[in-house]
Amino acid sequence: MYNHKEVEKKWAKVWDERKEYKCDTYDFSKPKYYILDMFPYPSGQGLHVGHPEGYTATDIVARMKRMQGFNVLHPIGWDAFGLPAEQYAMKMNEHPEKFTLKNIDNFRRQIKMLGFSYDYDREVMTCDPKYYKWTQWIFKKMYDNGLAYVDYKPVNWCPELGTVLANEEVIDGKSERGGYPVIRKPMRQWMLRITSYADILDEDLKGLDWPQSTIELQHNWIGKSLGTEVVFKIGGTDKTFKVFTTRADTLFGCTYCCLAPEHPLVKEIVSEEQRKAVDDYIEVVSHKSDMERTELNKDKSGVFLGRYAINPINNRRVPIWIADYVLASYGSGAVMAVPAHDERDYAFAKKYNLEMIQVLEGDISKEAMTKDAPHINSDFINGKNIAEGKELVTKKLVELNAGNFKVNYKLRDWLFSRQRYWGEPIPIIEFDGTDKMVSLKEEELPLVLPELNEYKPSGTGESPLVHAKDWVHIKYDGKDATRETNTMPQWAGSCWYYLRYIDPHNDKCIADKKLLDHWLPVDLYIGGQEHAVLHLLYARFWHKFLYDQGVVSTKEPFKKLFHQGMILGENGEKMSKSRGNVINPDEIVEKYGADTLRLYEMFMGPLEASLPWSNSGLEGARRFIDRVFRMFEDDTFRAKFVDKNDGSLDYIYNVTVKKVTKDFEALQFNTAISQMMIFVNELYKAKEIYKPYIENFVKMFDCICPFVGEEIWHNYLGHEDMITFATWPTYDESKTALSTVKMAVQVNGKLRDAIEVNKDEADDVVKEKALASEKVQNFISGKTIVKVIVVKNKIVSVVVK
RNA sequence: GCCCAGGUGGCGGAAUAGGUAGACGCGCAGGACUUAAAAUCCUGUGGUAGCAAUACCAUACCGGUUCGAUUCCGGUCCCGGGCACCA
Repeated sequence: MYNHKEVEKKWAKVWDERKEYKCDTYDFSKPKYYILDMFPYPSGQGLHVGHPEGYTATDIVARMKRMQGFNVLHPIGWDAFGLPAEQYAMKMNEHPEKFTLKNIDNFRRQIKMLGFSYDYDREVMTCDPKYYKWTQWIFKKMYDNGLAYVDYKPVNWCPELGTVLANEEVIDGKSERGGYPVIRKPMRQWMLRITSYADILDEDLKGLDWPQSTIELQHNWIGKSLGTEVVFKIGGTDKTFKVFTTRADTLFGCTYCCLAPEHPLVKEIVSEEQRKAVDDYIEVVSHKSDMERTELNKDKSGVFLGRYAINPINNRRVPIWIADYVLASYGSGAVMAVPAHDERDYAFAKKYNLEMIQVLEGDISKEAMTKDAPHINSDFINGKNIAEGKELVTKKLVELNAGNFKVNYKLRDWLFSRQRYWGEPIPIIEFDGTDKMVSLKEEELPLVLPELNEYKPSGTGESPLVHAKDWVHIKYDGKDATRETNTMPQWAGSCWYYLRYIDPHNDKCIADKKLLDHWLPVDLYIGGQEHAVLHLLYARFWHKFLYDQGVVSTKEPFKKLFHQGMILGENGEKMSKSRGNVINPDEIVEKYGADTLRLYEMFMGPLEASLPWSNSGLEGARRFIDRVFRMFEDDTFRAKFVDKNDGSLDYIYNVTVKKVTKDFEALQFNTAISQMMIFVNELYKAKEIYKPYIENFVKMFDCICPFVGEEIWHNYLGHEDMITFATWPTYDESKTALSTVKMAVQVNGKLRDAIEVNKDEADDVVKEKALASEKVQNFISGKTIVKVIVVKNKIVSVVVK
């Protein structure tokens, strides 16, 4: 009987003491393989059963690659800055670091307990000054290159969390973390100019071996659109404004223009009669939170500015309105409205009884068109196709000096500052009484977080760091100066941690250039899909910046990406404390062993699928481990091992090696395990087992169940060396097929019989044999054979009339 | 509303350059071993009808292409994820 407690404890200790999985990154003699997990946020709850799913997958590949002769870099670390630690610190008035380090110890214990083959000498921790020195260094570089700037735009302010959130962190007007309401509020914030990388971030998605859905998500998030920027003159003034449109072909149908209420021209051009109405309207709109704006989605509103614009294509006078459905932050904050060809303009025009002109067939429902916009403008191209129309109009606009092709993005600059304590300080100093700012010099980094007596937010929206007066107010270059008190968001540290793993103790630079050149890009990156746009977009952005700076020499950080699915509770719902369906990995390991958990999670189904937990499935996994172990433990079974190959297992062995190798590579562990089970079933039936076959089986099995694997390797197969660098089995292709094949025989598409013939048998022979079958005869006698189709080694299809 | 990914036994899932649907596991049933039970080993297990041989039906639903469709095409329904006034 396999004693998991004893065996797992024993090998965990040996691996730890030997530093069994240490990677020499300077060894360039072997091909490299860099396999990365998304590092965990060390929460107070410890590991949940979802973590080991992705970690086991990478561990299997890492173990296989080592046996295949690769130099494998497989690290782990801790995403250690973050809100929960700060909230805990506030409540207990304890330093968040203390809490964080305690959690990390627990996570490390659990990860080691699960037998993951990480190089523990490469652990990084984002809250370590030795680490965040370089996070600050990258920020400084960005600032020095004009990519970081201060802005006072309205931001997503979450009163509950006492901080500002990035657009990506706001979901349905609520904070991503905690679900608290978020309102718009203008505040001084640090921004990163991710938009200047929008195009390349979009473009380079094409070459990535990533899940299609994630590429799609990022592509939509960046939201590139090609269109025309059209200049409208404002009647009675010498002013103009620009609108962005992807439908220049409908310009003849423009019957009014709309500016965003926040548009800077609004106050300048509003007519005296309309001034009061416009001011009142702006007042109302400015108090709306994002959530309210979203909820009021359908109900558009607006006010006439009392001014007219000139449509450059036909000099038509069209009224200018302001409306809440026009976003200040997209394009130029102004639109040309074509109610006949745009749903939103249509709804607005109907509400305020504005004119509609149809210039093309279609777009708005026919019923609405005939009722509300009956006339088709013959000025232009009735029914011309859109592409052609666009080109014609744009060309004409260029001639009139009133328009040009332009690209727009939905992507906004990244709101990078947080009013929190537990994050990287932003290494910027402002000279008092001026608005002059400087970044700290490289040798002044890291800028270490000061100790505080209290971690509560200041209430004014400023970071708790303002309480550290001595730290904030300093002399710099002999002048009175103030430190930036905002800190960086949690994403900062995770934007580049995969670089630090390559050379984690280097205090001269992020990592030795030689090593970066050799080890990048990451060959395989596995983690949850919830990071599809946030972390994965930000990390790509930083990587591209570092590429431009000559720090890294690949354009993309992660060559192949994969998302593991979620493990649901037994009831099929998401695991949560409130639902009472949480499975605790510590308990599973205690009762069934780490290998059982690993095997079960890999066998549940495809890695990317979200699947419900099943305790009986888990027991089945343990049963298989016992079944494997019994082959070695049982003396009568072990007596079947022989040194001479009688060939009886050649076929199943070679098929198994082939399938397992292929499936591991493709991350299809469920089918690889299934094949191993088939192999074991065959071994149970076998009279003799060629010893190298079972030895090679143990190597494959070891990747999934390393404790059992190592135990068998030493105690029953008598090896002195560890299994880690054993040689991965190869297979003989010629032995992966049998000499005879079973072929199905169909009559009129229905299966009637199966015949056994020699592999690659001549079609004539096969045909004859098929027709001779009694069962087939029952269905064809007395009928005319129209044709017989023979598909080699697969099927014979007889067509009769 | 738009974009993406899916819908296969009692359950998790296999199988798609179109070729014997249901591998493997779970569950269930039976047998061996045992005084007995557990564990283990072996066998069976999509549905309907039949003692059986066997026949018919079956991959969400409807239709198409084909000798042959879970796989390809068109339409419908349902579940999951993402976006949501982006002009």
